[in-house]
Amino acid sequence: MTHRVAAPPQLAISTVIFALRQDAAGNTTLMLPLVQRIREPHLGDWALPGGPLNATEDLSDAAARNLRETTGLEPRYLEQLYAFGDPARSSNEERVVSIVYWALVESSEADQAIQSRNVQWFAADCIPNLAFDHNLIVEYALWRLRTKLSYSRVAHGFLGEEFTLSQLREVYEIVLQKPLDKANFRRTIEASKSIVPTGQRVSGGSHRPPQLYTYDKTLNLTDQGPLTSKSAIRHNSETSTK
Amino acid sequence: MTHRVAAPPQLAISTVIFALRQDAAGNTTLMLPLVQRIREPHLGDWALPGGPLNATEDLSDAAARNLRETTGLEPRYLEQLYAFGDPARSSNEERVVSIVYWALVESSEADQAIQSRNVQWFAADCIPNLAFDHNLIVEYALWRLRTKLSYSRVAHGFLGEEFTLSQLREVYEIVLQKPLDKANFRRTIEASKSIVPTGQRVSGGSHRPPQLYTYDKTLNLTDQGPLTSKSAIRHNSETSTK
DNA sequence: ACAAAAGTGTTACTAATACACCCATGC
DNA sequence: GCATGGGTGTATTAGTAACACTTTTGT
Repeated sequence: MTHRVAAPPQLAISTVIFALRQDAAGNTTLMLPLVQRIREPHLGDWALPGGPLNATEDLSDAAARNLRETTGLEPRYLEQLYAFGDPARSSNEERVVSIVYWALVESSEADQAIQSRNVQWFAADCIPNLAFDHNLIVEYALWRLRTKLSYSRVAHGFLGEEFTLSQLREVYEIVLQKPLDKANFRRTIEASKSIVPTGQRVSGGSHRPPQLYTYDKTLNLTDQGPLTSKSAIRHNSETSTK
Repeated sequence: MTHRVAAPPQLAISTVIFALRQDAAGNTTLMLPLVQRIREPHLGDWALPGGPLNATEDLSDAAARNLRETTGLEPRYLEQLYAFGDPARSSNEERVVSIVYWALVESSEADQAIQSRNVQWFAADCIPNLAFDHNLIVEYALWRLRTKLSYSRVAHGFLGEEFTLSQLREVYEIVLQKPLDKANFRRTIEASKSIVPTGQRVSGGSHRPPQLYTYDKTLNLTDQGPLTSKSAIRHNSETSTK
């Protein structure tokens, strides 16, 4: 009625990137990088990193490229979040449908992420007013991360190859924002059989040296999309019947 | 290297529609409607109902339109499934990114769905070779339906406003393809507090007349996307603290 | 009375939780 | 020794699952 949109909807890829980093007070916090918009609409506002999809590029590759271009890092976990296509989500005439991914990057590397005036990291629970519907997107990504952490094995996306159970538990505690019983945590994780002890220990702390663990790579992650989920299910049913 | 794709990726919406219907043998089965392709590529092959996104139309509206156009029905449950964008998924030159939804329609209505030579219903566990990557999509939709049934309240998407516990259990048994203990099923569903007895009973069967139930509409469905999920979480936390 | 499905009760097993306690190391 | 975090044991509780049993209808 008011005005018609003639052009076909445009397609863009955006990525919500999570990492555990030191905030201003020195506490390790769940943070994500945002970029400042350099043109209208929403000029000057913070927004999710993103851009158009290259002609021969897969959707997940475009998301990984977003990640690389804004942080200089490689994703340790990457999953499609949702496609946002409300006609009213962009305020101007041209309609944009965004396919959004969410990613985890290794905490130790995240500290060395490239810095620039256009890119800034924000604590996940302290996000400013963003461009478009990006606040909604970040909230949903946060919900998905927290939900998935409790039933899946995504946590190691924040960690390196080898880690102690305390480090793993710390990831859970920071993301879920609540303390966890260390005894029960150990048993729950061990019962899931997703980790394997390397046999090595970490000395140097003024306490009993902890064991190092790796994730069992023969088990796939659950529900990382339609392509991997099937093989994960097959693998599980095979092992359980045997 | 071999050939370049210059045009921007096109956007399409497809929908996996589930209903419980009588199959050829007279058994109630999980089925879905497919349409026969009337042009290249994959001319003559069966494919998911779908088409382009109208300029001013929301993504879910386009999916509901797919559903209406192929079955003449309204969705009782509709949720985004995934965005498929592999550059190689379409065999010809022009690239199509499909945002796929999945839907449930009421079983009683599904029997009266419009019939045509181009639309045919197939049992979910007996799907022919489909066009493009549609077999993968159907498999993923099936996985999502079965997974979601076990922790969510989607089952009533197959049923009318009022139903008996046996009818509800039958839905679970058909979709999950395994028998369920009626006593435990009753207790599990009652414990979830998602259903409310209407006080009415169904007479006529040569057995004790069962109670009729409705779904509690004050509780939202979980994770029907980023828009509803937030309100569902808020509602739950409010009721639990009180 | 009998069949058939509704609905209840009981028991065993398994997973989640809380918390007390012991272990190994650096200082 | 003692502080610190690593790691174990145990009792309680809540949820799952298996299955025997009683209830109410139509024929």
